[in-house]
Amino acid sequence: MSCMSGKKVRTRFAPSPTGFMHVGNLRTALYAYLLAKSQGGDFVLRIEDTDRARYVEGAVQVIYDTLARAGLRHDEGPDRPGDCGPYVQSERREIYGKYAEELVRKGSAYYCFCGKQEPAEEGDESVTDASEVCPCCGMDPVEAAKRASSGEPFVIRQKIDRSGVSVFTDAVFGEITIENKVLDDQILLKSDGMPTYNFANVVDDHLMGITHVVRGSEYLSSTPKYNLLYRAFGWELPVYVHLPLIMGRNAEGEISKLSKRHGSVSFENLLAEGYLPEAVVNYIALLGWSPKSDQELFSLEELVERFDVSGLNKSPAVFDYGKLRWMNSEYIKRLSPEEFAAAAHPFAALPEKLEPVWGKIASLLHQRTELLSEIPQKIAFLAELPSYETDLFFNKKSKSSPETAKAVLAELLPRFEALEEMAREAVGKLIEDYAEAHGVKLGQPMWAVRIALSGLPVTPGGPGEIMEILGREESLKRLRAALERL
RNA sequence: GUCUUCAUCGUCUAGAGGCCUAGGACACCGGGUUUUCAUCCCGGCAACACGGGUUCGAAUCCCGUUGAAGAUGCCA
Repeated sequence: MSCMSGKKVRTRFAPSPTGFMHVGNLRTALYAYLLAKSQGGDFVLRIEDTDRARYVEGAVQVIYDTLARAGLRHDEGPDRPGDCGPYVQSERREIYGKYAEELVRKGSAYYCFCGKQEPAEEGDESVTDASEVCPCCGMDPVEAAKRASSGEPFVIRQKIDRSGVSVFTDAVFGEITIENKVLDDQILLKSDGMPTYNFANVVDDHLMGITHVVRGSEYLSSTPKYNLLYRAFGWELPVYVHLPLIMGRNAEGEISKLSKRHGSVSFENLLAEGYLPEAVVNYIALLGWSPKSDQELFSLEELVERFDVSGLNKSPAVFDYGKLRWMNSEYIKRLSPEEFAAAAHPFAALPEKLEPVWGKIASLLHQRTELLSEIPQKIAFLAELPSYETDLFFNKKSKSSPETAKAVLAELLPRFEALEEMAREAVGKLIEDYAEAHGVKLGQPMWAVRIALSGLPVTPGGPGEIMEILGREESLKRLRAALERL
């Protein structure tokens, strides 16, 4: 029997340690967490490492780190002992063997000695026909057991009755009907004694008292086979919550599935690109689930409060970096100045001479940063003036051109030189005076000075702020150089 | 190929027969504020895949077509 009893909701997240966390998997974890927590239930972490060929060193730590950074605290797991351990499948080997044999005794599984099937050729469309039953299925159980115990390699397959139909209800997709004739005698126990996902999942979910199975919709069509297993054991079925897939866009702009095998969109990847973990969590929460209101920004606590299975969508969702980016900027803007400076600093790649003015730079950056990784390119001009074409002095809106810029710089340079300190206010005043005296838009002198100082059309902060950071000497040097070129 | 599923603006979505001349958000375009660019604010563009039903009435229900995705592994 299950080690947990009672009606408490229990969900689990069961990733395999591959070394990175695909956002699709993280979203599955999120929903499992939200479902449990919204019901006051438990969220369990289980490591599915039954494929020894795919074992990656340190991968379990990646999973812990990801869940911690995403704020998804599990109640039980390898690192948080509970009553249903061990929580690592490779440590549960004997358990699966025992249950597989029980199934053989009950006539719902059998030993198979056919050996490994060679993988089909690339492009070969012929697929194994489920109606073709393995010849070992009819073997005398006594003889089969004898051969198995004599050391002959074997696997244990599920014995499926191909007659009739299987019907089950999914919390998202509703009633699903599948003809049993398309079901195959899937392998439950591999020749190395490890269980397959298909078997380990059922056994563990039952043993760990999982009430709601939350997973991707790719498992929809194999769910009848799991149900047959539950029934063979006489176990109660869990509530199924299948999630729509997350799709991606390739370089050609075509939409295809965001494959978890290609792993291009991993959580750690996104963080390295300068997305905040809270923003990523918020974004993926809305990829396939709707709060049914116009609110889009949610803290994890709010999500727990608002989460409901009825908001889950059936159709696949395309992962959109543009929207993530916007959401990230919203989260960045909500950071305190201190938090922003701290979060942005590792990304800034600041040259030593600018280190003392980082606070000033950060305050300019704060409200105009969407991605932390873009900071270096935004502030590179402070360390070194980039080369630029004088065409940059053209600007339609402020009616600027190289000629107007020349006039501006020629007149303002001596006045800037007269300043003892390049304070924002003082610089601004001189520029304003120029605009007023010449009856031009303020943008005109602003534009000219900005370009001369930075070589860029868009900068964090205006001329006054830039000169303050650059200092008197460097500012004047750049302005003189620009004037000379004009 | 077979099986299963899905189908509203470019994208994420609201919509559970009349409240829909289909709402919100991102992106895009335009305007305004701002000591300039950006931020911010305001406005605009833009969708019910198609064809049949059912109904007084369909984005919403049914059937078909088309399209898309998943499964069909000693991977999970």
